[in-house]
Amino acid sequence: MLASMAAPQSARRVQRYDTASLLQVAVRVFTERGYDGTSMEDLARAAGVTKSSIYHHVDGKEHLLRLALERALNPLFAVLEEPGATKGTALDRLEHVLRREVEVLVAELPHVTLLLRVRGNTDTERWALQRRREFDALVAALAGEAVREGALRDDLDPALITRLVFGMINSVVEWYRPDGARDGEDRPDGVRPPAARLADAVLALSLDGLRAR
Amino acid sequence: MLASMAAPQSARRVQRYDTASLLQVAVRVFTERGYDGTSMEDLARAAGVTKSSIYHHVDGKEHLLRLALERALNPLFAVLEEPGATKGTALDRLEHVLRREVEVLVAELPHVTLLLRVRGNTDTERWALQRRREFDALVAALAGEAVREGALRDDLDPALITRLVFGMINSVVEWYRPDGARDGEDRPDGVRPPAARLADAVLALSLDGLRAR
DNA sequence: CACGTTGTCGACCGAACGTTCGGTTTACGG
DNA sequence: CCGTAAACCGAACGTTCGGTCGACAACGTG
Repeated sequence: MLASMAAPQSARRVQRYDTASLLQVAVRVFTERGYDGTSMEDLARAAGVTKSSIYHHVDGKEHLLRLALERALNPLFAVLEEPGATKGTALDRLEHVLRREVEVLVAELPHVTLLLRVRGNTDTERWALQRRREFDALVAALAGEAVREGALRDDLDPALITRLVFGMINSVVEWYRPDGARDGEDRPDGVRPPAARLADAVLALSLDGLRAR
Repeated sequence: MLASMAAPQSARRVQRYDTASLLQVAVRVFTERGYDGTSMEDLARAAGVTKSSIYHHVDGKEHLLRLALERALNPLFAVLEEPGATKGTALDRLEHVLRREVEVLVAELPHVTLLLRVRGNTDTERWALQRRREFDALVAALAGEAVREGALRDDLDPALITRLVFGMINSVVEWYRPDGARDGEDRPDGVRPPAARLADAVLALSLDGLRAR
């Protein structure tokens, strides 16, 4: 063992924080207890520091929420700009968007979870709700296009099926828990990562239903 | 007009409350702002009375939550006891349960909304979460039966499709708003009530998917 | 080894929280 | 018109809330 790897001479602090690592703790506690149900004292206890230390890194509780929601919204909107979402038939683009949204949801699970539970009690929450409405409208337009193309059944309202399908996708945050292996890591050929397999199931169920054929 | 139907002689109080009518107001505010985000002052303001008046009717904030959650859980479980849920093929029973759950969700929309947002910060919330888990397990078992019957596709895990389909159903609370007409009221023959029509769409999408045929 | 930076702490603040209490108003049967 | 019970109120309780402040320890750099 090298001298530089010796144990810290002071045992008083087990971990030092910066804004990012503190946000990680905050998001975990927010998702467990809900944003309104979490006090700064709760956050401090979970992080192993005092309340005042938290204010050294962030402006306050609502600032932490904003940082978390941005981490969810930015990648969700980014999906709509991908080549697969802008070129091809409406059905292909819709499939791409749905599949990628599942993958983003899994990759940013805690942040998306928080986003989906926002109620609108603060400015930050109302801002997030507004962005969600914009997002939903864009996808609903895409579904409408696919119906007019004749690729989707026309006996159901496009707005309705968009809501139901996204309701199904979003409900994943209620139960999905990642296993130990990271998606990027080496994996035998032909074995798809868990997020992709989940997206397969969502697409299969959405497009073809669960009835046996 | 009978004398007993005369307008109240005093205009100072616009409404008198009992436990039930107070619960109605509380559930509305709880769903708007979230349980943790609602203060007793908020409830008092919404009801047009003072905080202390509320304690004349209920034991406290958590008591109101318990009353609301019971109003959701009892009819949800009652569906599982109905004849359509206990007799016939597993597919028929599953269809019946899904359809009726949609109808109950619409009929008790505010209470079910509250149930689905419970986080587990109090004893009452943990009790509700426990009952929800029991409910999910019962339906998942039914889905497994339907798969073994050969009625549902067997390339997807029954537990997974139960979660996804119920995620879709439960998401209805996020956007569905009842129109003016009540479901029980007179309606021309052949016109199904809104809740039944919504259930039709949910069943169609779940079983046959949204792809055009 | 002095220095500024970074992270932490305990003590504290005013406001808001859920709840309690003693007393007042209202509706109504006798 | 009186008596009573239900409904209500204003004021206050003790606690917890989100947030502030000044001091201090650890550390990399000159």
